[in-house]
Amino acid sequence: MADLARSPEQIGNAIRRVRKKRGMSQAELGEKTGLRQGTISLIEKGHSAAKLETILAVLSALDLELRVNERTKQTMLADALLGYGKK
Amino acid sequence: MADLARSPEQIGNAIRRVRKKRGMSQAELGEKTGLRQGTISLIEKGHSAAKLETILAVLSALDLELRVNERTKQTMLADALLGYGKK
DNA sequence: TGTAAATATACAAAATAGCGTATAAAACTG
DNA sequence: CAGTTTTATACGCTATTTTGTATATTTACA
Repeated sequence: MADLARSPEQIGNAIRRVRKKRGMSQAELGEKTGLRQGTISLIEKGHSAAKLETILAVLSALDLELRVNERTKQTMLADALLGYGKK
Repeated sequence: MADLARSPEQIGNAIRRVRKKRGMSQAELGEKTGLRQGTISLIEKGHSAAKLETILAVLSALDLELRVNERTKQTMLADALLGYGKK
């Protein structure tokens, strides 16, 4: 939870993880959002140029949401401890 | 901080708020991100369903980041108390 | 209030996302 | 390991975003 989303890849990973947790296929998620299965596939793979709107629709269908955070020392420390930013 | 970003408008508002806090003009932010002043304007107004890439570039230039959260009862209660979701 | 800075907007051109349809490739599963 | 489900990918097409350039409009402030 509370995945860092600093790149399309990270967002895609978060989406895929939660979709599976919900036991949903890409086709089902597409149905729910009005997107094609192929589009969901692209997004999960980190399609960099996806439209914001599209991403938000997918997140919403999975009961997810975005938050805008400042990168403070605290959050950066927390990320390090949680292993974010690792290659 | 930690603004909810459920729509392009909300993201735009967060961006504008922080840009001003940083004492930056739209032109300066555009310079930093390789986007036009006019594009920054559109993003902040939430009019454009901008590309994810573009949003991430702007956020990064402002030392902001996104997090993907599940909408739990807790977060929904917190939002209500903080006045999110009001018309 | 007058002027400079900042922001909103316009228009044609260029780039590209998502669609529809379809299929190939991969992952499950009995 | 054959059959099925799921996921990745392709192509032409249309819609829409971003660009470049330019100019209104608004805001700030001396």
